[in-house]
Amino acid sequence: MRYCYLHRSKPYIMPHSFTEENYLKIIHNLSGPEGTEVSTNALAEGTATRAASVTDMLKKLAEKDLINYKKYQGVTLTPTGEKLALKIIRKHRLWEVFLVETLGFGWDEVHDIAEELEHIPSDRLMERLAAFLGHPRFDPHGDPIPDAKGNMPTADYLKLSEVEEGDKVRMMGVLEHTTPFLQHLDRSGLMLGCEMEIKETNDYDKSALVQIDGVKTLFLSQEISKNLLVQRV
Amino acid sequence: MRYCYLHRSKPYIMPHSFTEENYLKIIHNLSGPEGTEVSTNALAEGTATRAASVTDMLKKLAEKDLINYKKYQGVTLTPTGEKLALKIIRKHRLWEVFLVETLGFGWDEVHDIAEELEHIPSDRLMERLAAFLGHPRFDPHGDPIPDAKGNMPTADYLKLSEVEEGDKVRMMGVLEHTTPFLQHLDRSGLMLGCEMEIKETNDYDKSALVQIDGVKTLFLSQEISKNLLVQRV
DNA sequence: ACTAATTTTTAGACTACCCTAAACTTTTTC
DNA sequence: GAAAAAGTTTAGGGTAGTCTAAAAATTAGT
Repeated sequence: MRYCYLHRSKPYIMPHSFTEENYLKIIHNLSGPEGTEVSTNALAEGTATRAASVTDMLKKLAEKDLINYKKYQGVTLTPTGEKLALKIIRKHRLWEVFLVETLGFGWDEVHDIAEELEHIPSDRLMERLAAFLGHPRFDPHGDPIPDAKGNMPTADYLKLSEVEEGDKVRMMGVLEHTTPFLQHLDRSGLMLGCEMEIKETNDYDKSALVQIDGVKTLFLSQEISKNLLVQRV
Repeated sequence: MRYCYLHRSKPYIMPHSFTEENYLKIIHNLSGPEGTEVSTNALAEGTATRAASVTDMLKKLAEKDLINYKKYQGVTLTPTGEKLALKIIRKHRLWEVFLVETLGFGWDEVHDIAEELEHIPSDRLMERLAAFLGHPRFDPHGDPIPDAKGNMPTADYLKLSEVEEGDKVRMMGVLEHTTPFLQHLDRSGLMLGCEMEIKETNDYDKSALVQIDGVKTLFLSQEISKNLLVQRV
């Protein structure tokens, strides 16, 4: 009730700083499933900083053996860096499940809050949270949640823009997480799990006419459909 | 699934830094219910930094009108600072309830994790969490949780060390939150809500013999009993 | 009340992270 | 296969928060 020691700099070992963790996560996200090199400029955009700042941080991360970095050649994660990145991503997505499933937030509201929560350092906390949530394998946007060892559940979804006329599919995820995009889907009545039948595709602008859950029909521009992940049913 | 913007320095308005929030919380805790002046040295101990660093930060907080600070005279919180401190404390205690009640942590394990979670900035998050937990008024250590407006639930508990022979009391809180202390209570079978009858007190060393829940009898040194909050039944 | 001990503040410096401007590499273009 | 454009790194500097050492103010002792 009285004392409140702070321990930040001294007693606790800060495993990796907020900033370092973000770099690792963003490198992971930008390097894609094949782990291709990420450019300094891409990272500058991803971290909302300037290229010069990125270079500084890359040196620091290379020093700590978290990334493979050769001047002018872009970066990739080392196995250690990859493991750490997956841990941050696991935490981010588990917190998103918590925010939506337990606290009742909309899927358009949780990204920024999870961005903060993902850096809370306790492993025991994450494992207890995962257990409480029933070890979910996908987050509210359909993104796979790595398990505690870093294994990503596989899910080979298609973009809706790649599906052909007449196909019936189920919506499984989104490739864009911004609030306006997700709110647009909400207003259109699109949500994870809904069924869609492609009634018509338009070769000229790649737009499509789809029927949702056998009821209402919707016109989808390619802007939208290329960001929707689906599975044939 | 792909992009992950960082927004820290620019797009978000960081309301108050992690460090500033901690100073406010610690000033609140050290200045007690009457809001008496807190000394630089006390803050240096509370923040695990040196007095010189504290002085720097106090100037900064005074500049922002969060504390009343006159050189060499100690500090008190301004109304704004007090409001902010209570908000941090509310968040800390709500997260502790969550960790114990929802995730099943022991009361001896949650302090350090809550110390991190208390700085997550979303108001909506806190209010949804409070609602999910059923708007608890006390945390797992018996500490009162301020409501969203900053009103502290009142509870005039006594220290067990102030209770007289023959009295029957119920344990309502603790004044010490360290892991070893709480684990010692666990091993002794003492927990919030248990009933105690003071069988014997020893004037010389202020120790006492108490019977727990009408069953086992326990010897308590003053070291322990002065940190236990109780209520007569 | 005056010296001694304690507490607090100032001065100067360090690290993490960020910046701008200039220099240097790589890629593109003709 | 240069020259221009694009991308990246170096150089030098800024802020937040911390430090040590020394100076100044307050409190305590006799």
